[in-house]
Amino acid sequence: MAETGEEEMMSAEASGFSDMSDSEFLEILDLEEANELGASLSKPGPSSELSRKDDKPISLPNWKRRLDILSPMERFHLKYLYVTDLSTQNWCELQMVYGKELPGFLTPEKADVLDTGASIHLARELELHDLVTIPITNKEDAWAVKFLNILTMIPTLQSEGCLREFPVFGEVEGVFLVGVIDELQYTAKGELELTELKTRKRPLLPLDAQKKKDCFQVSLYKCIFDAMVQGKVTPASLIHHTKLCPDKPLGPSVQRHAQQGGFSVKSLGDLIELVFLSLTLSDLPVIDTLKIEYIHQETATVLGTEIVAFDEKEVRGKVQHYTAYWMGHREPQGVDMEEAWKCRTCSYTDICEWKKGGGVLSSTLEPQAKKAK
DNA sequence: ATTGCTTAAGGG
Repeated sequence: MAETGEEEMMSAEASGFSDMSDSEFLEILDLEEANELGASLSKPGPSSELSRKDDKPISLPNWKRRLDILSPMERFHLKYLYVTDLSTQNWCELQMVYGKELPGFLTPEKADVLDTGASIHLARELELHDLVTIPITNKEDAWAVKFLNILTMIPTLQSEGCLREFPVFGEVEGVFLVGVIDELQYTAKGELELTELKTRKRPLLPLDAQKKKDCFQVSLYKCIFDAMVQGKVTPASLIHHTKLCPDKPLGPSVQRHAQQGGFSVKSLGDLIELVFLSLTLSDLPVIDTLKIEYIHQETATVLGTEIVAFDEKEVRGKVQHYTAYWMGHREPQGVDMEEAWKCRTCSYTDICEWKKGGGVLSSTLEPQAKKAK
């Protein structure tokens, strides 16, 4: 009965992040080439890719802002991060960076495992509600759909006690984070419990490194969700970080769905205020229990369950460390030597400057070496 | 364009 909309049909011009790349470091150019050769899923940009290499450096004034003095947030044109950006960063920071530079650079095998995982998650979501496709054309519409989902989900959680794919967003230690909580439900004791489902290709228990990353991920969800229901995620903060235009008229399909849901909103700003009120006045508790369930993809056998001991200080400390990279206060790091086994399954192991340098970014040590490609 | 731009998570 509880119908939930889901956005689709993203902007058709989302393809081009093409400029800028000309003045990347040499190793980035190498990566781009590798991407062309490899079986990349991402379709190329509209026209000028790397070929448009200008020969007139002096005629490009904004190139004075060299990429290496831009923070990663600026370099990747990011206004906010995904929760999973930070949890991937917890696994290997450099892998996360390569992932941002070369999106969609995965082996077919790995992509397969991810697809299977995504399908299992989708199937579980569909157990609880239908999905409706709403055509959208801009980010205001995309966020409006997210907000409409929240507005219908909160009463559903309070009446039915269970919910899947709940969107969360908010500032944590200075960065704005966006994510989706797998599952929320009230326990018999009336406490709110978050469950994160992790599916696994092989029927083995996760390693400690895996658990650590997943615990961090769900801890982030709790930080953000709690802040939302405590009124700490204000409309002003949301608008400031996302740069949404609260007065931009909503698209016709979004307006239609808002009406169908019984929400009379004239603008995105109205919708944001409504979400804020709903979050803070619905008697939602903070999350009491954090749980991770590992199941085998093929057989759905439960491989293990983790109850996470939430340590707010520890989580915030980690976030501060990770954001130091994003703000450009420090260079990215690869894994410690004792975790070098992670490189074995990494898509970027062949090009990784950390691995080549044996624990330091070789680009910072030997800037000349790469010329001899 | 003297610019702006994002579905999050998916698993190891």
